[in-house]
Amino acid sequence: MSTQLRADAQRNLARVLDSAAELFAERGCDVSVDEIARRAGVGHATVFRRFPTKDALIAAVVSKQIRDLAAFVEEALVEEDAGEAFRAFVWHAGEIHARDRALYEGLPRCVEMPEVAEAKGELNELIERLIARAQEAGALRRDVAADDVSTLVGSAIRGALDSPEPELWRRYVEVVLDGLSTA
Amino acid sequence: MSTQLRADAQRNLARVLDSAAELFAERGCDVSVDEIARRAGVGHATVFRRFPTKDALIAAVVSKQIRDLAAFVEEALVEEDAGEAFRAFVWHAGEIHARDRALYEGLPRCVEMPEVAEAKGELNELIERLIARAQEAGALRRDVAADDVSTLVGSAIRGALDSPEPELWRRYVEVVLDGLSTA
DNA sequence: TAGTAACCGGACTGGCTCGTCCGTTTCTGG
DNA sequence: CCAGAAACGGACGAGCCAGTCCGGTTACTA
Repeated sequence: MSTQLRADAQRNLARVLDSAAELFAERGCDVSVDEIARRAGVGHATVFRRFPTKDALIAAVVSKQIRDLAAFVEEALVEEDAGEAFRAFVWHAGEIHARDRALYEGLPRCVEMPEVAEAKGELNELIERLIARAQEAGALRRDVAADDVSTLVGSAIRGALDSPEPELWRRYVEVVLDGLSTA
Repeated sequence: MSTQLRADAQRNLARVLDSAAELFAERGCDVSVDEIARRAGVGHATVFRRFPTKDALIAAVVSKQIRDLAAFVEEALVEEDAGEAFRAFVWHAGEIHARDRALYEGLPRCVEMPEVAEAKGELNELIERLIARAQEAGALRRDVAADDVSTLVGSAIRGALDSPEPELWRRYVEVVLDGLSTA
């Protein structure tokens, strides 16, 4: 493994990652690196020292969120009621998208980066298993895959968030879940 | 009314509008004014002479699309089968979003401009009537309004278009329509 | 405690964008 | 055909951004 970072550098790195995650969540991936550095209390050169490019920083934030989500799915997979497990996953993903723009905006921007591609691959595998179980239980249409669910839920929610009504996204998730359930 | 434009100016204005519509459709509203001007065969100062700001140009393109869509809804309103009329509208809007990014990206960017706000107001009124008829016919959930339908359909489709599969959006529209129909 | 490598951030570069200015060209009406 | 108004577009300004450089500072180690 690479050599240990100096203590101050470690602290700064953590602050940068936290600030980036916050700002990406609140205002999307278009916030400037300068602003992230400012919130972290460092110069923006310090950001570029740890992440060769802005996309690499986004990838770090996004891949962490993907791994967190994968952990959730892993738990959902041991639930007895497969249909309920699937719905719980969708609602959980919904909550994430509703309060955090990073995943939805950042993922398409850095799917190519190996770090993110790998995490997404693992997540997708888990989601596929969740889907297959729900389909076998007769609780889910047969013609949907992991990416379909992610895209439908993600974009429906992001669409809802431009509205003044803050909880509108829940109604949209209901509609999508209804559409996804077997007719 | 304002005085007539000179013949060459009229021609250039038309070329600018066409080029802008094409480029916004293909690559979204982030294409630069320079590029639009280049495709139109004019200098970019000519664009700014007709439209004080880039958003004003976007508004011109978007409001035209809205009026076209409103004309379609007006026709749909005289169909006998209210549920079928609603579904036809959704599919039509789907086709538009699937081959044109301008409306989805441009509308949120210039809803404030009176030109666009007015067109959108009229369109929404028509959609509300279409929705009300479908609801009375028992073909549509009671808890959706015009903006909900526009947002759900628009964002589901835009989400589908990042995928390699070009006709994926149709499956997503099916899911949303299923979710919107009465359970 | 002193030497050194790691780290820091202000200043800089280059590129892109929207929007303006002004000298030149082109249309048009008399 | 010609004068003047209208329109044109190249050049410019300002602002923002990602990414680099380098002289000064700070933390670890012996």
